Amino acid sequence: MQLKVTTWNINSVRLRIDLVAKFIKAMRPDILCLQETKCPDDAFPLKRFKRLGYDNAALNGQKAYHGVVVLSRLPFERCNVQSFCGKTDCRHICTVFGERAGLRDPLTIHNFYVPAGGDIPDPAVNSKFAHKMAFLDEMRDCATLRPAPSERAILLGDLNVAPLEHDVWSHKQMLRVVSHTPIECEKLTTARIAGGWVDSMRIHTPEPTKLYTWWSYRSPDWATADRGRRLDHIWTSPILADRVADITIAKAYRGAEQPSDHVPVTATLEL
DNA sequence: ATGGTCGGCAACCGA
Repeated sequence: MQLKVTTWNINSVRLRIDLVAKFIKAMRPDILCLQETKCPDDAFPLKRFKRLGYDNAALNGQKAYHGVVVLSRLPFERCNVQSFCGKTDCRHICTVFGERAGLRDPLTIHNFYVPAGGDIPDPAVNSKFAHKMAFLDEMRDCATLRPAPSERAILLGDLNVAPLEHDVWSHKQMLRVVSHTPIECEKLTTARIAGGWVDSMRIHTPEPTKLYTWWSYRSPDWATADRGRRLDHIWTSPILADRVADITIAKAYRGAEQPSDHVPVTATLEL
């Protein structure tokens, strides 16, 4: 069977619900993972998603800030939320799909929203950067993020780091900019390797091809300047690595009216 | 080298 899984930092799901609906009708993902929903669970537009075919939802939202959700056409077996850095700031949710979804072998999906880290890349003077470093270290050390080699698992989301040279428009000019400093790139890559995860976007499109999923709101002519970053990622466990038939970065959604600054990334799996 | 823009929610914080 074919399974489409999308990750998208939507930057307010209520403001952009019509844009999400448009994307759903065009791409028809089976599982839609959103970040920065900025929506408490009791205010989440569940009815709208039900009408769009997503009867199943795992919510981890809060008022005004952060928030992650998994919406699915297929029922899941269970979901859980992990807290990082001793905070309850809604940056992770996990769903496990199995027999109810018609899967013989279970499939675990971790949806993450890693802290952005503020402007100054120095943990001594910027507590937001210190939080980001601690969060990445916890991801590295987290036992539940280390699937067995034979286990089917996906870790995706807005990881807020562009780890490779060609994940940014200018490696040299970005070296001191939060999201591409050497310590962040190293910590994200170390966390990925520690869990045995495969960077499926880069398997599909190796360097030196540029890959971006985010373009700043501060650039009025974002498309011409094209100074993007690859902040959103889809990692798979080793056994799923060669089951990714396609990766689509829907860049056109950055050009929508009232866009998110992130665009959807969709992996098509052959299970 | 600097400042540039968003969203939430009602003054700034976070990105």
